[in-house]
Amino acid sequence: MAKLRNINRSLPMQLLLARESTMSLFRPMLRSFGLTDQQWRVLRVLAGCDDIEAFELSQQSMILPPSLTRIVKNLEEDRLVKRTTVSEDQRKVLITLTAKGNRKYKQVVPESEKIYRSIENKLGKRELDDLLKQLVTLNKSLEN
Amino acid sequence: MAKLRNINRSLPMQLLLARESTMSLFRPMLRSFGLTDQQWRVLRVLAGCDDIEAFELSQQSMILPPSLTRIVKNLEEDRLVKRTTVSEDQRKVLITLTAKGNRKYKQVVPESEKIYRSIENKLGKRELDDLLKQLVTLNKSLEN
DNA sequence: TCATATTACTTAATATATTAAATAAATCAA
DNA sequence: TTGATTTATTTAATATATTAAGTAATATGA
Repeated sequence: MAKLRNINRSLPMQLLLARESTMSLFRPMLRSFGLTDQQWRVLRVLAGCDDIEAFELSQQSMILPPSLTRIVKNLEEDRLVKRTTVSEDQRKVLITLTAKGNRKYKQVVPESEKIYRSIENKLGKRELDDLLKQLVTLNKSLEN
Repeated sequence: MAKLRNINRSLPMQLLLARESTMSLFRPMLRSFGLTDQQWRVLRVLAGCDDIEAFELSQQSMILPPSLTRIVKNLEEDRLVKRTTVSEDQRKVLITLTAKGNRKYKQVVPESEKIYRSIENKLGKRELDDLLKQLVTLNKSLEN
């Protein structure tokens, strides 16, 4: 009978475990700022540009459009982001960080970097860099 | 001002992207068998043992207990798994694969391995093995 | 120009994730 | 033994993921 590879040899499972091991270090910090993982992903993309179209934000934050619609709505209710429509193409929506959103972002950054450095210390800087390189290679190999 | 690392240098983001790139190759196949990602994780754990307690299944499938409750309920409605209580400790629940569940499992295995080999081909067997080793190392380094 | 197709986003429906609280059975301590 | 605690699982509430369908604005072609 055909047998399935062990979990230790399964790339999807090891990636899931790695993602979980890693995020579990950031999650308590993000929650202490009242942010979900996904809200933080959105804020960090927005902090890197003046404004951005919904589709582009979806790509960069790796959140599918239907989820993004609600996440942005919630962030808007919290006054962390603002939505405007583009007059040249009224189908499009531009999203920007508010001043409040920018303050929140600036509060989180140093805490996030602190955790990142602790990961570097646990794994070793060279190993971490190497792993990142291999992940980038994998992502390039698999992208359509 | 403190700046956040670029996404290309963010381990959590690269892991998320890698997990997505990888699962997107398996997902259509799993859906064609009427299975969600998580249902398949449960079936594959169950196929590796006679029966298993809910807590242990939760650990091995990397699904939190509240989610597992519903997933097992759905799988039970599809007659792919069976639940029984342990007489010595009536808090515990034992979950087992049904004959139907086992047939489904056996149908999926070769298709899954086929996709896995295509990933090996795209990335290279050596690179894939190396990446897996580094992920296992990361997971050990970060586990509490 | 006008019907058709495409694009950008939203809504809907179902499944899962996360956190907290609830429940019930088992264990422990006085 | 009984009241308090712990353990194993479930329920609840809110947030997100996934897929399909819907809507409105724009582009395209005869």
